[in-house]
Amino acid sequence: VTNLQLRIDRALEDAGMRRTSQRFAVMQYLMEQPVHASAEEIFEAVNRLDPRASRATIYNSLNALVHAGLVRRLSLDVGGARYDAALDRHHHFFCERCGNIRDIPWFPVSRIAERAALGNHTLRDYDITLRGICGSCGASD
Amino acid sequence: VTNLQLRIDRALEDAGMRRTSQRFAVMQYLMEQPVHASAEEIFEAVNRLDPRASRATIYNSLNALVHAGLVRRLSLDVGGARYDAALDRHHHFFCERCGNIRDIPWFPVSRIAERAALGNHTLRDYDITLRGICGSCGASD
DNA sequence: GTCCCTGCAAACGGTTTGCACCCGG
DNA sequence: CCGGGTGCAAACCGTTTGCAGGGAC
Repeated sequence: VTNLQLRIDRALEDAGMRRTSQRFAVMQYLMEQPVHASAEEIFEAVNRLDPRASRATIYNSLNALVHAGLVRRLSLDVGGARYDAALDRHHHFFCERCGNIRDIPWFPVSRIAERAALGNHTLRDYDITLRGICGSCGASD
Repeated sequence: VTNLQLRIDRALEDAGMRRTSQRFAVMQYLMEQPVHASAEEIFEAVNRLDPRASRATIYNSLNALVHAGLVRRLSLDVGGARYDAALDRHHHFFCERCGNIRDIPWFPVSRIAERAALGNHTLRDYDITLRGICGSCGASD
């Protein structure tokens, strides 16, 4: 009955999705641990609470949530996809040493729309992925 | 003995890589067909010239070329990786209808370095992926 | 009661790897 | 001739799917 739980219930309802305990648990994990978790990490967390929860359902739930726009899926060059409860918009910084993803506060890129238009393309969305060494890793140089 | 072939030979040499016929064929295909091919497409093209060429070698070669910086690997949300002979720098536009990747002429994003620095991160590289409907697909609306 | 969702296990696609042979330097 | 590269097949990993049973509405 926390505020977070109410928000999740409402989000699922608004999206016209059934509120199953598995979907709820996935959303809750993503919102409480905004660490861009992998499907496997989410599975482990949800499975810890409900040992009957299966990988297939985690994948199905994630796909449904992504489809509904409640979750964003990030694909990196390496490893599996990462998931992100789509709260605020932001860019991503991928650390090549530790593999973690750090958030970069959102800022718009002004010339993007204009450039897409040059090719007669219709822009719907874009994102920037930065790569390098994050603050924590760089500190230990 | 074309100009292109000499360039490939030199690039491999500069990278300290042996000039095997398979690596050469991979590079040649990527430079002649700058369409952001998948590993499978590259395999089919190379295998057509040399039916003994195997998938494993294509993957090994691509990894070696990427490692040497001669080829860029792009990973999209869907399907396998695409490869790009790293000639000129550019951004990418992914068409959600036809799945093709169009090039967007390079332009720098000015506030990127500054934003990365805010988080104490050391920026090494970045790229922008645009998504939407490309000119060809949009024309048939 | 109706469908959608779940759990299970098997299949899948893309990619990597172990090993013996081969060829470029 | 030496060491890295190749071909083959099997393994691998992340993800999807077919099916039978169960829970949300």
